[in-house]
Amino acid sequence: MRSHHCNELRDSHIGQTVTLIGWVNSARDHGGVIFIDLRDREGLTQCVFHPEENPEVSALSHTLRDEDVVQVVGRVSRRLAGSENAKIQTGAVEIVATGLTIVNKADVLPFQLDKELSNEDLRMKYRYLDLRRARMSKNIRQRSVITSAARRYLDETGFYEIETPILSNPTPEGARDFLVPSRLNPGRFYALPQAPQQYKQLLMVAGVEKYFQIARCFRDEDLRADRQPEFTQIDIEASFVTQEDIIKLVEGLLVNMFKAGLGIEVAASFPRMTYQDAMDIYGSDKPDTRYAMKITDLGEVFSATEFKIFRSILDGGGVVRAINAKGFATITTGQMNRLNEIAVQAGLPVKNLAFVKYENGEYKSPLWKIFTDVEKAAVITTLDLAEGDIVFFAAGSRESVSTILGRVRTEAAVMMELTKDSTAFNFLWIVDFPLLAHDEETGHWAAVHHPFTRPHPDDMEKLEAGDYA
RNA sequence: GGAGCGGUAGCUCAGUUGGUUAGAGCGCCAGCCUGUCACGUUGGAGGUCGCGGGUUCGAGUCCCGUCCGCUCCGCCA
Repeated sequence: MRSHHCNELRDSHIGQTVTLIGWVNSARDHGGVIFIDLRDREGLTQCVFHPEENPEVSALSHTLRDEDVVQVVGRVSRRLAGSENAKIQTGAVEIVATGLTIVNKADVLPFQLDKELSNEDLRMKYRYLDLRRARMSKNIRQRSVITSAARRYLDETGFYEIETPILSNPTPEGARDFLVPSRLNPGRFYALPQAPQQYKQLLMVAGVEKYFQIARCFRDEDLRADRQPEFTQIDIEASFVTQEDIIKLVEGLLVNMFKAGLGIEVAASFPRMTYQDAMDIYGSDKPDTRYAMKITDLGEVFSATEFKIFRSILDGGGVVRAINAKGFATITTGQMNRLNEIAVQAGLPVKNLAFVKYENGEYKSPLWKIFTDVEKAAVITTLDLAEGDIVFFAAGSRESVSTILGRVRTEAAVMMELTKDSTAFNFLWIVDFPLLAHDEETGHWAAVHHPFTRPHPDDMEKLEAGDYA
């Protein structure tokens, strides 16, 4: 029903008669001449209807409304000098319409397609319209391209793509299962997989050696803005490989996916950081390194302090640490309240974060007067405290200080608009995760990442000795 | 399970200390317009202010309840 897509026509097609089919992206009726931008999944082409070209077609074109589905026949023509449109790929040409078929008239739209829309209910209700929007259409295409690149890469590196069951046995650990009642066994249930974990390990035992799956996973837990009950992950398992092999594999995978999806050449090898460094320096096991604002230890600065709170924490084996939010002395009262709230949620035992602000040549701080001159000088040099900066302190156990300052760091960065650059990716490997961590509140040991992990070579001995303590 | 924010026209939102007929932009409908590209222009239609109750001479606005949505913590990797 078409000879070309709406992104195809160029100077070189001038003079040809073509047929396009798609949606009316916008109709501009000038009384005499009428323009429409015709849209299909590939792009836009401007079509012109002249009364003198074909009066009937021109008359019909007056009735066109946005999102009508139409088929246009016409001549590819050079646009009038000065009326080219650089914003679209086909902006050098236009179709002088000689024929018009209205395939389907559109209803009045419940929302406008050329604007960002925050109302997700409405977007879901009219998902078929939401997906017509340029941004969504681009995402759909991009996802397909990225998935395809991942498949190709993993295929070329010797991986089998294998589908594992969706209806499976409930597992007691981990996320809450979605359950599906069994018709043949009343009162019993299937679970939907949280991950293909057990199946892929069975595949390794079975001798498959290299497996992958673009796997749909289900977790019946509460949502977040970036967390849905069902999602897709690229699931990989391999036998007879080292950590180094897996790192190289995944780096190659990401290089290919980013090139295919975004046209970006990312470095072939990513920096690495230990879990402990990540927690100490960034207060997170997934640090955003696009900005610094590193957590700095002040143990030496306050080694001889007589400030009671710091003294007792340091003597008790705790830490005193701080971050410098450079240039954020402009923080508003509302922002400060928000940071305090976050710090309290993260475990700050008092209501307000201790801070030092250096503004207009003056240090402003609730605890500045408590510090000795030597301590002040050390704080200033250690944290590089300069005009316009604000420093936030936290004291306590190493873990709790990391959590508190990590959250404050992340939130302050958002407030300071340091996270807006969506073209910087800063890939980073976090290595040497501990298998378990002790929860101070419950007294339980819990998996830090997940329990399906081979022990570190240094710890193999302990496992063989049966030393599980 | 907990906390915060929100619900006013088809959409996005404004609405002051409680006060006359609840507004704007976009969209929609009609007219005009032969070179626009978010066309322009003139006019018009469109409202159970989420729902229920209360206070008041008077409630979009204050109080109580309730429903729905979003964000975060817990939870989840």
